[in-house]
Amino acid sequence: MSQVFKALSDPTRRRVLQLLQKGPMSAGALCDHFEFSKPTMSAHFAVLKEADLVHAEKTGKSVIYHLKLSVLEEALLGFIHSFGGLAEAPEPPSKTEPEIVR
Amino acid sequence: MSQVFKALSDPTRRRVLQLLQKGPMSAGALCDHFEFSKPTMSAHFAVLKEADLVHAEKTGKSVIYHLKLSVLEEALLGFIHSFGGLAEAPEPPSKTEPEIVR
DNA sequence: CTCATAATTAGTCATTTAGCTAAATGTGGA
DNA sequence: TCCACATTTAGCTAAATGACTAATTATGAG
Repeated sequence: MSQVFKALSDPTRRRVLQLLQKGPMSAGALCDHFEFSKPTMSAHFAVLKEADLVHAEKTGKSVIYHLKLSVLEEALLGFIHSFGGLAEAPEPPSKTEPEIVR
Repeated sequence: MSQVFKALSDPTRRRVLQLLQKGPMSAGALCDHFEFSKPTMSAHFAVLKEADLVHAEKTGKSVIYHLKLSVLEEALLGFIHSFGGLAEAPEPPSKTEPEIVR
């Protein structure tokens, strides 16, 4: 979970995820959306891979990155859930309910 | 937003937030839940303050930290929303809701 | 006023991060 | 085979992070 939040803490990486949200994209195509060098972008991709937020599919000369939406969901919604659901709490927390504080 | 995610990327800080979820707590009381030195914890508090996730209220010798739940909500739900709602889009926080942000 | 307590600041250190250029790797096409 | 393209790795630097101890500030109690 820490790695997911760490990955999300950089605006470039958040933007990469948003681009991938529209569909899989090659490393080069992703790079075209930014002004950083390709090695710098490659390092950002590696952080996203490390957090398991993307999947890299190698096809020919290119590497196609895919967003792993379910991992993002699980991390964010899981964290939100540990806060009693935050805004969207479907059930009002009972006062006697045991609180799991990990 | 980057600062919120950065703050959340450390497990100690996430745990601090969860402790504060149960109610305001002094710096010292928070420290008692961890084995780190007080200055180290103070630095973590500073990161949370910087991200605007907590409010520090000075009362006498103590400093009482309060969770700013609405900021956490806005960052997480706002980001989730930018992803088309992910799993299930919760209601966006109403602008007219009287939110007490301390 | 003086002392003890609560918390932060100052200063240090090792590690990580984010950026770069240059070099290496791998793959498809001529 | 050889070349060009796509991407990553290697190696570097500057800045940020997270931890510590020691020192400082601020406040309430005696």
